[in-house]
Amino acid sequence: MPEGIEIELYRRTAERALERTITAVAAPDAWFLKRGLTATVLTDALTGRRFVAARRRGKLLLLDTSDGGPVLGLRFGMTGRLVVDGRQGIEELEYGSARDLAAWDRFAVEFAGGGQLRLNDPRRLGGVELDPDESRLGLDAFSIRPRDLRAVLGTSTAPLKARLMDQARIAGIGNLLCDEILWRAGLDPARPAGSLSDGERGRLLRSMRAVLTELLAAGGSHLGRLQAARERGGRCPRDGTPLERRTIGGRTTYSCPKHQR
DNA sequence: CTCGACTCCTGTTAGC
DNA sequence: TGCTAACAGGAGTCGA
Repeated sequence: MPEGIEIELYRRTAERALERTITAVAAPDAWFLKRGLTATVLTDALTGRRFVAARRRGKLLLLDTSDGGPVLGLRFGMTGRLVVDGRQGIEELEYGSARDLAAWDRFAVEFAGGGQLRLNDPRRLGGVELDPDESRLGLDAFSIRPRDLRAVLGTSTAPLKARLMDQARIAGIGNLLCDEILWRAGLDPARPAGSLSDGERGRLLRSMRAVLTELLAAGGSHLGRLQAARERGGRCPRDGTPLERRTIGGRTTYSCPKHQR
């Protein structure tokens, strides 16, 4: 599903849409417009303007608009895809659909001279809003520093995994990335977040950076080493131990009971 | 403030 | 073959 890595790939795709005048807006799904936004307001806000910058904070894609216009915030939920001029941001989306039906287009803009940017989301868990409150998101996972991670974990007794997926504290890590990071770091997802030693926290940070860097280069959150074994009956790719399947932080969690402690 | 439980959405897949 | 039910998770809300 789209996590920080996928949204970063979407952001790069969105850069193709910069500095082109918006001539039309389509927002056929009112449910997809968040915080009271309507199709009329959205259309009036974007038509005639240009996107001038494509930013990302966690899983939120931010498109700045010209002439003092609002910031367009795009969320992709579990199955959302960004398509610019027919080119998809990513090749394959775990849990997504192989099909790309026009009926799943929840938001689209047309540009002068042809071409378009559209958000296609079969399961409708994404959303569109204007001037999203960026301060509600924590620091982006791609740029986190040792002292930031210490603050994120704090003295919390919540499960380590739940804390890492709390977007208000650290933004961009979803379920698959979190399992991969903790597997690589050799840390039990159920450990109280505040119980990590300095050494363990260092391992966690190195794992986070390595996983984000490598999977971004590879092109998807689902391309990690753990992923292939992330199913019922799967075995740890490192030591062959049957993986443990639990619900932690409300999400299906796979971990190795032998080397994740 | 913290944290877990619950709810929303619907395409895909496993199973009968 | 055709149907049903379980499953997936990002994000918001609510209550202890």
